[in-house]
Amino acid sequence: MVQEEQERRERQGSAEATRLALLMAALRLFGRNGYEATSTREIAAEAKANIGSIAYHFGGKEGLRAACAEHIVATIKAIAGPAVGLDGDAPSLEQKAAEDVLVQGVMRMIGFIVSQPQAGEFVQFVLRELSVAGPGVDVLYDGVFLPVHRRLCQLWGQATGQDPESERTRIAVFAMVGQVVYFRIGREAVVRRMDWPTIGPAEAARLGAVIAENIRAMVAAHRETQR
Amino acid sequence: MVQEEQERRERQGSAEATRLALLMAALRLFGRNGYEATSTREIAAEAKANIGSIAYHFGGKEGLRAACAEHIVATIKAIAGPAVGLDGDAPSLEQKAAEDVLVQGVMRMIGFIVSQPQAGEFVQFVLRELSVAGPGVDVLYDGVFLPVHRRLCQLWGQATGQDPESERTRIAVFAMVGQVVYFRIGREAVVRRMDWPTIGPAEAARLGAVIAENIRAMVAAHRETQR
DNA sequence: GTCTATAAACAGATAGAC
DNA sequence: GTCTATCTGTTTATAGAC
Repeated sequence: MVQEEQERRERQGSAEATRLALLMAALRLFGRNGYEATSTREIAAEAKANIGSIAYHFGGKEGLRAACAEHIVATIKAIAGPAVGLDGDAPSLEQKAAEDVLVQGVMRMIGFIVSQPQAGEFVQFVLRELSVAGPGVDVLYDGVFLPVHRRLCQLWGQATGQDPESERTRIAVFAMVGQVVYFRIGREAVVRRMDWPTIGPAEAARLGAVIAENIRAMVAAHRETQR
Repeated sequence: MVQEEQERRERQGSAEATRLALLMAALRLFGRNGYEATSTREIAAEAKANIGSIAYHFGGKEGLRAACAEHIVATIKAIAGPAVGLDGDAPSLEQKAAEDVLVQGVMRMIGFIVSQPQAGEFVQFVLRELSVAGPGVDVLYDGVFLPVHRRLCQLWGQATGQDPESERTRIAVFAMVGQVVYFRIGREAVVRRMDWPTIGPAEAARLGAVIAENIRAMVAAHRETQR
């Protein structure tokens, strides 16, 4: 009886482990090479699991794709949510303070998105899913894009003194985000043009410095104009 | 004799036509859905040609991919090259004039990249090829990215009075480009967040206005700082 | 040059032993 | 839950008729 239960727990524990290994392998490979370019056999090999297990745990390749999207959303909710006030209960800030929080947040984004290799693969998964409007775009939009963008708009509004949900603010925030993510999308072009061997934390900091400067300039400009 | 030659020319003419039809179909489908997600059968169907013709004209699917990259480079060289002075023989401009040329150029880029549906597919092909560092990334980098980025750095340098090839300038120009291309990559998120049915010329103009504002602010900031 | 038929490899899904 | 073997469909590439 007791032994049986222990066995069951062990099996469940290692089952969870297999599930997670498959999920991480899929996230990595889907992100790096794309969904269609990745075979279930590759995923199983990368996760050191067998091919059948993906059908067992996720129902199939498509199920794995959906699980990846959900996992990313859950991670964002758990990590970034409370850390940067993604839930809407963030305190109101004075202009200069809001600008600082905005710049600090974007610089953290740069470090995370651009220089962390594994993070980059997750980001690429998201951007790829977005660019083909694949399944999972709904959950990713509602769980990642919308809350992050809303929060940035809030900060932008407090920093510039403008309506945080105005068309102009929403566009400006998209442009700001674009400055950051392009360094991931265009990574290959960046390393060639910058003549860097890779983009590590040191290089990311150099990018962050310029982007911070840009954001402060943009905020200042939007603060002046009355619309 | 004469008849034979005419036949040959006709065959060659229609051969060129099939070749081009295949090329355009591939560019469209690769751009929209990705290389691996696109089958040669789809391409042949879209081009109203048969499957064998792609092997005949391009040697295979990979050859078609390479031909797409080369075609884009040739197009850029032919169109954008002389129009915006991509060849390095552009005149030196006074600060304010350079800023205007820069802003005008970027706004044209916005209209082209974001609102033209067929152009968008080409852009997506390029960005996708770049993001996986696939074959053709060499020819695309040398033929598109490098000349465009160099030219923008030139203009940026003239507008800000800074070294056009300094690290800071190169990064700033990447950031500027990122503002633009993100509206293509993140198109799906943009239309949802902006609550636009699509991004047509009217919406592109609204984006362009904000981006132009941003660029002017960035240029002004970089002009002030001495480094 | 075009088109069809087919080969050879590979995909994802599944059944069933353990 | 894991793992193997296998089924079924699809892929690209190719050979050869026209």
